[in-house]
Amino acid sequence: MESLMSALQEIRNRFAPVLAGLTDDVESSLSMIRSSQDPKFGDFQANCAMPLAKKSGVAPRDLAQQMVDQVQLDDLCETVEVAGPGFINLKLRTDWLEQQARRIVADDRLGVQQVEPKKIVIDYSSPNVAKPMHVGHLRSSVIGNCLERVLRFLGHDVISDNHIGDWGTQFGMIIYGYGNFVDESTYAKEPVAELARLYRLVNQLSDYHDACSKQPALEEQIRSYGDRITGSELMAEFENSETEKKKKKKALKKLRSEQDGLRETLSSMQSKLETIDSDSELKKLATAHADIARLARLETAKLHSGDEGNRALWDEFLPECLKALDHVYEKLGVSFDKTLGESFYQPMLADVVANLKESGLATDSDGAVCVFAEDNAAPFIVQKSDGAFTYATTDLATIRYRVEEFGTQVMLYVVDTRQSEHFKLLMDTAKRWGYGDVEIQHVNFGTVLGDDRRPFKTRSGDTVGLESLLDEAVARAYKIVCDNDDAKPNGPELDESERRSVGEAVGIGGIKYADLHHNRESDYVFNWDKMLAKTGDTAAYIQYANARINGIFRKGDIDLESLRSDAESLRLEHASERGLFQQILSFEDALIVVEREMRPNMLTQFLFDTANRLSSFYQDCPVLKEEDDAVRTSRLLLCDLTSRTLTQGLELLGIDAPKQM
RNA sequence: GCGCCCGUAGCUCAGCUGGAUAGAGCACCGGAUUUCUAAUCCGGCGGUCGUUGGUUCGAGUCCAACCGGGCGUACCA
Repeated sequence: MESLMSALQEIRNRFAPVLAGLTDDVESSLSMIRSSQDPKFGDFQANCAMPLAKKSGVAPRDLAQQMVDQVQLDDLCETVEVAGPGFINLKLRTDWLEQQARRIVADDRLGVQQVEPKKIVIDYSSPNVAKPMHVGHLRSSVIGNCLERVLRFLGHDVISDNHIGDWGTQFGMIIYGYGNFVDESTYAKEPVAELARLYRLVNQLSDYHDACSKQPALEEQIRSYGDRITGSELMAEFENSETEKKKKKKALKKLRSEQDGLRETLSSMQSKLETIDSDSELKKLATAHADIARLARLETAKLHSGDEGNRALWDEFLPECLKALDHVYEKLGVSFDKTLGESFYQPMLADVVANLKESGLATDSDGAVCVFAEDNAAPFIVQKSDGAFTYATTDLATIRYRVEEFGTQVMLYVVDTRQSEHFKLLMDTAKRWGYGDVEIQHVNFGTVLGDDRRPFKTRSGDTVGLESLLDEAVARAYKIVCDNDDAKPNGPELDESERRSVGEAVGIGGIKYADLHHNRESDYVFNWDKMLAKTGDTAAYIQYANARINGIFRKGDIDLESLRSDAESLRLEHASERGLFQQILSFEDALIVVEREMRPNMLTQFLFDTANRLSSFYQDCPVLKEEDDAVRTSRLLLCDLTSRTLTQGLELLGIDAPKQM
């Protein structure tokens, strides 16, 4: 029996033998077969005749015609035509589509084939524990989780790993805070909240002293920039050569922007100073703990060198910190197969450095142990001059562990694009260290911006806490759900607990969808109104489309099991029916592109298109009201397929699909 | 200074290894409803794809230069 596959895959399979006789690089020609962007050209188009013709010296249209004569498409396509300079336009036969549709009814994978499985580790989210998660962790968590789901659905053997920062300087701060400022009764009741408070307090006090000592120098620096700017202005003014003048103006602009940067730093310092100076309690603490930064670092160093007391505190704090993280992940609907953080790799680091040195990869430089890459000026520092290891060391240990322990073939890092250089060096070093067979990819992503196009911050300039962000999304969505339910023509349909659960699906779904539907490499502007809008390209629109279908089933009291056994009734007569099913049949194509490009937005686009087609179908084709039983059954089957596709697709995004809303 | 990224409609963004007349959402204008849930559908308005050259049968997509913006650049992770 023929295997079930998307129309595009099927067409490519038919073209493959023909192309094999024309070129060595069949793959690249096959990739030039795609769906038509304009329906008047049919359903699919093959664009490969033109480039092939150029190589062979044949007229493009003639070569296209030759391909059309050879390719076996009779059962698949209604028309196959050569058009324009040498395009081949294909229109699918409706009976073929119907046949596929009937088969997909019985396929729990909705026609998506399993791929050749690879062992993949996907590393995402990776927050520092003991610090509250903030909006910066959103993209990694959401994109990483989506890719994990898609890769697994396609058939890969996936391990998700949350590489938490559980061994860093923040623990020295907490330990210091615990020793000096802890409120025992709060700690007993709410350890996580108290630890977070201690972290913030120590951070605040240490920033205060830092600001105190650096402020005068910074002010001086800004003044000196001012002088240089004035000087440069004069120089530029009296410059005769146009090109020189331009250069000077450019340099001047750079000076100004650097000065602005310093001013910003200064004003943030000043506000930190003011916060403490204006609060006599804090001021007292600050005075009493003048050396706090150094002492906190000392606590970290003690922890790292095996101090028993600090180790005991770490053992006590960590489970609480993990609980706090889990709390956020639960709200977000994200979970991991492994949570192997920095502390897990800590015992292996000395050996990594020794090994790198032995193999001649790492050398001493200015007291630090570094690996230098040929085409990169900055080194990869695996051990600092004070003897401490860095995240570079940990990352190398992690690669070794993942390869040796899991047999990993592909390693994905879903991490901010600003760390590109680190990953470039990591990959380079790993390759030379003997891990050239592992495919390591930095799945980078852009920054979440506020309305001011600066990185998203609260009004007071703090980072936005992730948990409160999620709560706000749910609260806003809940209100929208209630308003909408109250406004229904036949009265409200949802009880309180349903409203809550729909609110959660729409709120969390909205936030995730807004993130996923952008190209991951772009920065994007965070906007509540857009992500929860009742109209447009949002999670709610897709969820709503699905809920309407389920409304039909509910109202018609449809038994889906027996409906599906009636698959032979499925027909695609109306253009909206045909269009809808053709869209469903391309689910596999969308997922393949998501995998190839690591881009979830190709899946959101697919789902938005699907929901759009469904809405058109819903408008054009009555289902329950249809009097002809056969047509009615056929449309119900199509509804069922659509709902399953939408639900599955949303699940791959990590978004719930309520049956009623 | 060096390196990386970006510039597409009034706004926010897509554009899938170059393909036919550049798309969507929002906003704006007009139409459809005694709803199989209007959180909907249909239509309209709107772009010299930063600029200039180049490669190509064909360029938003590739190359070069320039203009404008962002990020990163040795002991933070």
